[in-house]
Amino acid sequence: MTAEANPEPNDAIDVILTQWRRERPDLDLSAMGFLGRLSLLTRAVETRVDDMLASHGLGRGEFDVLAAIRRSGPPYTQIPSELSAALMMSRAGMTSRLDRLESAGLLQRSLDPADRRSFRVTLTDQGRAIIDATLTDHAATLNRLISGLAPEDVATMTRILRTMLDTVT
Amino acid sequence: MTAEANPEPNDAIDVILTQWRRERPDLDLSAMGFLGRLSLLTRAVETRVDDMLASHGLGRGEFDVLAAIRRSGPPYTQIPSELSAALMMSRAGMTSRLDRLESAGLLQRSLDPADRRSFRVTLTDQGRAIIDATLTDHAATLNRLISGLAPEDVATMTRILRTMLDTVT
DNA sequence: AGGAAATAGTTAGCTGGCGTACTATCTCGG
DNA sequence: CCGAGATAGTACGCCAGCTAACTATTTCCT
Repeated sequence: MTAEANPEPNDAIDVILTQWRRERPDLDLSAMGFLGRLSLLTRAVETRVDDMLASHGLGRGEFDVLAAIRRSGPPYTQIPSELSAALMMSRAGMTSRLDRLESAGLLQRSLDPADRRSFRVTLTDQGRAIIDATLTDHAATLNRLISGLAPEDVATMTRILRTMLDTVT
Repeated sequence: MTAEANPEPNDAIDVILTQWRRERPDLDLSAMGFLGRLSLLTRAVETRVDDMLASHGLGRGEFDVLAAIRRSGPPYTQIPSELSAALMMSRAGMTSRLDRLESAGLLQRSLDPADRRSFRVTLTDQGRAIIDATLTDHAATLNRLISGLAPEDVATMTRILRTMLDTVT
């Protein structure tokens, strides 16, 4: 009596699962419904967040960089290679994000006295102001997205997601 | 007593939440941990799936197209604009996916007798063979990813995700 | 019937990632 | 103490998506 055994479609994923059951009855679809919905939901959340960020003039990539620097605390300084590792992206991609943010005046590169291969990246006052305002909006946006959920459901999801992340990563 | 109130970090998200609590104690972080883990997990799943698809010579975009045609059943024919709508992408992007798949010999474009603006897109035998083999692997890969979960957790997640998709979409 | 508006597909140009290759610098073992 | 190898950042070229603009065709309204 799994959820996937329900023969009547209620959403787009149910329709897809019904098709697969007809076309490929040999497949075990247990995970597909769950992970398909996970993927759809993440996509929907990202769309909402991107819209919110756009209203502050930021793309998600830029926001992630500013947020990572901001949450490191004063003096709001980080090193490019640490940022690229923290955000799970290539150093080349980080170079171009930093270029954009620097020419937008939201951060500054300066020499790293301890390592002449490297740089320090510091928020400007304007960058600090923008990320702080955006973060307020961001937290509110995320809270709105889960406002339809019972608090115990949020706790349950968090517990299961934590388990899965342990397993998968 | 929410999960986020736990003061000791256990994973990367906990570390981030701890930083935010110190730097921005005014923010309500209830949703951030939950949705952050959702995003990380989706990313991890997609990485695994992409690796599996690469071993069959497919990218995720191409796989999605072949799968959408395959699950429509015989005669394995769909129309580009329907595909782009079903996969939530631009028609221009679909044109280029179809170009790639057609020159790889996995599908064929033919004229739509009912509408001369449009085309029919049909799997070739080779395309059918490749998507069927890949799907078997895909279902197995997904099932492996959730194998660490208790069956009731899968059911719970599915229920909550369904609710959230209803709310958010 | 006929013209306005909608729709299907493509092309062109943009964007933000990626991997690779390169230079400069640091680290460490012998 | 010095040379091999690791590491930091960047430039370059590629790729897969997007939007906008365009042509051809269909649909719809009066």
